[in-house]
Amino acid sequence: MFGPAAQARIRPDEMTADPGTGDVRRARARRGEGDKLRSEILDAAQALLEKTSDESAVSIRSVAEAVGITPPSIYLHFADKQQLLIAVCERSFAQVSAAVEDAARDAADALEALGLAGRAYAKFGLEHPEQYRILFMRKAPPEIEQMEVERLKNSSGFHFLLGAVQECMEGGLMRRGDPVLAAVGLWAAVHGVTSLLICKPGFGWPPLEAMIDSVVGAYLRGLGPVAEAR
Amino acid sequence: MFGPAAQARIRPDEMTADPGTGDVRRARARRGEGDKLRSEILDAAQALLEKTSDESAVSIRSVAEAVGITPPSIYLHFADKQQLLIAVCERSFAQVSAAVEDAARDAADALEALGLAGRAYAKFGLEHPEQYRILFMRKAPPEIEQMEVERLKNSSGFHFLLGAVQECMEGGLMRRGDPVLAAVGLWAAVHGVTSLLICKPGFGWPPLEAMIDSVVGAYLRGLGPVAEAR
DNA sequence: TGTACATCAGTGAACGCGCGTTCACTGATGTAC
DNA sequence: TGTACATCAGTGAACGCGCGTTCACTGATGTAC
Repeated sequence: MFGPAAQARIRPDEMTADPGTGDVRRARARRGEGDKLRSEILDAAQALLEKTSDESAVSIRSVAEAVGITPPSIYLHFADKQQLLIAVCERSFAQVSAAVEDAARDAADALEALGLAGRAYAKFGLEHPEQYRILFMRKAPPEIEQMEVERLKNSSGFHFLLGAVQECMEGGLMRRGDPVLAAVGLWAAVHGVTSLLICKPGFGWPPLEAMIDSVVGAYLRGLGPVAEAR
Repeated sequence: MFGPAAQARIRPDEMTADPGTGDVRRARARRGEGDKLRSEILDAAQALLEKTSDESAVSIRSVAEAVGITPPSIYLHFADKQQLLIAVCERSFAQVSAAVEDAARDAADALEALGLAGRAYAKFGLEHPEQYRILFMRKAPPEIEQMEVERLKNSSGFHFLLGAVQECMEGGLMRRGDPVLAAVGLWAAVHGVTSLLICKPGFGWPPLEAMIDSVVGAYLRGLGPVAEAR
């Protein structure tokens, strides 16, 4: 019934299921479409990370199994495991940046934008804890950390943060001072809430919204104009 | 590496060195002194952690080698690897608590105490990054995380933090509000600075002192009395 | 049109490694007589 | 005092495991003629 003839009529990019074990083996890509596997591998690695919430569960072997290929096939697209993880990171950085900017898009002023961005950042982290852990809590080998730092500094998210702080200072919404110090401070405060909640979920924290509002609120208030008029 | 007692009174058979490899093999404990090995193992595990700055470098085998015993000997004192790591954690928690309280001891008021404590906390983290990473940035198995949470909530450091915040609110140094929210918020902000500096050392941060002062300062200012009079 | 052939996406088996842990054993230490 | 013996801190060898990675190989696909 599922003989070669029948299989030949199925589109090559369909999955075929082995009725005996339930294993799913991916149909091989057609010529010239080898790159499809690359993104399937990335998808699988990211999904595995989110599903298991355990970085050590992401091994070459487990990713291969999830995609439905054999381990050596990974090496057709990534030089080694480290390169695969780097590629996953780059995707994730882009996702965080996008989440932050989306949230801040329709703020009335730069100060409100900072508040919205901070909340969106923390929300992203708590919805993708393992991804967040890898980006901002993990011990990365020096070469990877260097790559990450470059990526971060050049990210649109970081530029947005710095720009908004500068705008606040120029517009009198914040006391004047070193904008970099204020910006990384805000980032650190929000990161602190996010990472503590991720790392110690059983602590019995106040609700996330309340924590973020309290920390971001107090911090921004503390950065407010010297003659507080609100 | 060797306890003070062993160093003070060396017996002829106290230690034997293998001239070929330079390996040092620990002399076996005398009867009833088996517990000495336990603390030597803990010392070695902690030292290994700080020296290598790499949790994965702390294996049963590497700890045994550092102590100068064979791997099975570890099991005379710890049920398994997890129990060893838990014991190391407990020590570290005590050290953080002590550092924080020491720093705050001679503050003029509770508000100043909070500032001093925050600085001491961050300093401890940056001086013992791998220890800090394990305590506050690592993904711990659920049972360990539960133990850590209990330890944290009952730690003198946390009680100090909560008490100082309450004192500030009662003394009019802080606007009234939920003291737990304010306390964990301060903790989160300081943790954020500490952990970001640990995780992304190559970012080119402003000096640590400046960051801590800026974040703690802005946060506490933001929590200050509504009618700011300073 | 049919057929031989080159291409290359993906396979199957194996490699060496370090890991946590188990288990039967050793031999110095301290004690009973 | 000397000697037999029980105690127990620590050993040596081995176990099975999953890992990253390598390498010769396969066989469906697309193409040249």
